[in-house]
Amino acid sequence: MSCEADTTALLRSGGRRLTPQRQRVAAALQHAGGHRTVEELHELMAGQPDTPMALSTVYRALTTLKELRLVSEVDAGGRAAFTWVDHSRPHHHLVCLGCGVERDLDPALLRQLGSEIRAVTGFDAFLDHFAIMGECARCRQAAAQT
Amino acid sequence: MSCEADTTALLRSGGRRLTPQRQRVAAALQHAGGHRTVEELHELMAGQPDTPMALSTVYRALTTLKELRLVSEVDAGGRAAFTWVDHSRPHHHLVCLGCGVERDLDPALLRQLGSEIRAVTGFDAFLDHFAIMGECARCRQAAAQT
DNA sequence: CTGCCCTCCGCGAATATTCGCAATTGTACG
DNA sequence: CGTACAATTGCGAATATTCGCGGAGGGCAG
Repeated sequence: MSCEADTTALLRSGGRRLTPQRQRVAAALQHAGGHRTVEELHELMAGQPDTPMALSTVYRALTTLKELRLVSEVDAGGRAAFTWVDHSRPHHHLVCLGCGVERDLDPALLRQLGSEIRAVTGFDAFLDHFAIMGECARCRQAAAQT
Repeated sequence: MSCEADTTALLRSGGRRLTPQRQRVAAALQHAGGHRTVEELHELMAGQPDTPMALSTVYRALTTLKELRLVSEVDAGGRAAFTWVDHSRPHHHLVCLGCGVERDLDPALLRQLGSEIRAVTGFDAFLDHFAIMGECARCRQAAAQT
């Protein structure tokens, strides 16, 4: 897969090293899919025949991967959760602060925003995977009746 | 100030109570200005003649205020920092992941995004105070040369 | 005004996350 | 292929943050 080559190249960039631990964390997250907590990933790898990994190493690997924008971090009720970012399929979430429901948002809207920001400020906004807080129509109506 | 009246009304909404602790946390954050860590706020109030406040209470008050969108939370290198949100002057930040520089963004761009999201999905996006991660022009050039 | 209910607070314990340090081990280079 | 250097890991300790519980106190019905 090309993604592996990309990952390798990215991990090597900026004086970083391609270590088995980072590869394993990356692989585990890709394989598991969805949102995974640090604990889940750690246990997942504890089941592997390789040398067990320290929990702090998982944290550090995820931090590194996040800096490279290979994973994104979201808040899952008190503990951190991570997702593998598929750059070939950017998507965004609208999260309702009222009921917690999540729905996807048309990527086109944010793509346009990204272009505008770039045009106005020269800033390259990272909008591959983005969560916007808000309130859904249902909760808004419920709140209005209060 | 009207902000106090607003705060009071907001805090009373949804069956919530206006407690001295919440008022003190809100006041401390408004007075201190800028980004403050929980620890800072706690010490700030420890210097007051009133009854000392438990640290966990500061956390909980800030959580409540955040739910009411009176404060916003940002990540200040491992520990959480909070800012008082001035709804009369919405503003947004572009944060460069490379050099850490922050610059403001024209609110009009996001206001438009908010309208579009609302039109398309019925979702009411909260975009009063928003941070977008990215890379500034300078860092992008530097990275390209690597 | 009085009583009841439900939200909050303080406290201490449980979790989650980060840090410091010495030992390892990728990588670049000769 | 062997060496040198700096990034990384493991481990345990230090921090940061959340939770659960019992007791108070605010606010509304009667």
